[in-house]
Amino acid sequence: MLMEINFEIDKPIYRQLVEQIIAGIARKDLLPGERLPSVRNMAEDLGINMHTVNKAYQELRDRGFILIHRQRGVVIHPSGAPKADENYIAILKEQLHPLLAESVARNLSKTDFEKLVQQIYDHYEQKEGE
Amino acid sequence: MLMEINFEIDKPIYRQLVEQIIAGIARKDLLPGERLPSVRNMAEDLGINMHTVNKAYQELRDRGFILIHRQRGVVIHPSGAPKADENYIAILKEQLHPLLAESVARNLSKTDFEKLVQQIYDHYEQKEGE
Amino acid sequence: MLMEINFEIDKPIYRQLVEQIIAGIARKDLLPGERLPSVRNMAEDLGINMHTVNKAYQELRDRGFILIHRQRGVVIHPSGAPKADENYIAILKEQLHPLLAESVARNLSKTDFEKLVQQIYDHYEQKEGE
Amino acid sequence: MLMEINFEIDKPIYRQLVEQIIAGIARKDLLPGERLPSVRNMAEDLGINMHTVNKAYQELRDRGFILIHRQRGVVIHPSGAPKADENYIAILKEQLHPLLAESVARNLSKTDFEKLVQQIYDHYEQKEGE
DNA sequence: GTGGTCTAGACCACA
DNA sequence: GTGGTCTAGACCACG
Repeated sequence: MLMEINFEIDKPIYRQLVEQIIAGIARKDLLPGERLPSVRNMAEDLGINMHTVNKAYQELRDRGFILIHRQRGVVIHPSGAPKADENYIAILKEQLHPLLAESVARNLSKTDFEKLVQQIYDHYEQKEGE
Repeated sequence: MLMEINFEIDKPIYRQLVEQIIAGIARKDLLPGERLPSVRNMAEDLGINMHTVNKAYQELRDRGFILIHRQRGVVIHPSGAPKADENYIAILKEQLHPLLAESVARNLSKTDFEKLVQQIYDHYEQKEGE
Repeated sequence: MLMEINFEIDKPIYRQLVEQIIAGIARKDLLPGERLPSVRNMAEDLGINMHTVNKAYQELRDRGFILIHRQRGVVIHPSGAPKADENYIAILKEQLHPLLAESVARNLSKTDFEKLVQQIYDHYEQKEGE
Repeated sequence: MLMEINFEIDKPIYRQLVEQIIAGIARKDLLPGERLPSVRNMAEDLGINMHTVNKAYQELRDRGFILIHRQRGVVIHPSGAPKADENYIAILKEQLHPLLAESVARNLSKTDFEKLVQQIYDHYEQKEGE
């Protein structure tokens, strides 16, 4: 799977990596049990430091998206991504709040907002019918 | 309007301030032309540094939410909040992407996601019928 | 509070630090809200690297023992240490298992084992009567 | 005796093996003089590397739990497991310290802790009355 | 001055 | 060859 880092924006590299791997899981480009490159390989591929990749992997492990075997490397969690529990919903709501507040302030209609959501959902679930 | 700063979360204080003022505009607690406390007063009220308030005000001005007059102080932009132009939509999409990716990965249905959106919209538009 | 690192044993430094801070909380040497040295100061005091201290602090934060403010530094969690929930009990049991297995194999009586537990409990709760 | 390796947790495989054999001795599933599979067989059964089994056996021999004869293979030490001498007690205390510290910090009562100990003791001494 | 991020390079345990 | 740990030193955001 192709990972792309944008060095211009101020989003931390390890954060971009975390998001892209989760996006890969969402798009089913990365399947349960599938292997990810070793920290060193991934770092070399992206032209970044090993530790930066490691930080991303650690976070993904802590959040239940991947497993890290000391020897066998890193794999997408075989039992699939963690489910959307109450805890996650609460965090998600907190993240949505400021986005929606600004949309309301700018007079973006709920319909238009939901169109956006629809578009992005489609982007991730494009393989649904396969 | 009551501002509340949470010093325990890691979101920067100036960021919390920006978001709360935009939320105030969305909820129509802050109306076009309404005066905001001076940098000095706001800082005192919240027990934070003047520079922090200033940073928040600068950002709100740059984004078109407020006007800063040397004499008349700080006011909510009289012509209302900026509209949701293409540029804003693009930024919004970028912010939504990682949130939706994780939701899809975690198998949260679009319906459930939209319920969340509905809830938050209601929270900001509660005064609609008044 | 005095922290002591043993460079001879193979227990990672950051791990020793985590344990000593938890021990400090148990002994009430570190009270809720109390400040810990900055990563740099702690590192200098112990003659170790900043990042090692940071790794310990991160873990303590993730486990709910401390709060990290970007500017105000690090404090023992004001609401006290997290409680012993089911999750913790499960982990504790898993950690006790091999210890008890070996004790049983070596014919250490349960009474003797409990004497040990008693001793150590006393060590941590010595201030109870104050 | 059934050995089970968990490849997903981060405890080294050889360590899991050591602990399971000691647990087997504690439960009297493995009796003094009883033969253990050869390094080669054990490795094959578990689908792990010979070196890993060897490392586990070496440690068990060094700690007095098994004997390794060139001819007769590997046997549980005929004179039974080593006793709980001062040296062992000291090590045990060191291992218990951090566990108890966290329990105290988390406000787990000594009674509750001892209930846990009781449960685990029972688990290993279940055959006592047979 | 505080923690957050990133880099570079090293040694070790595990398998 | 894999991740884990540690060091050294740098720049940045925040307040």
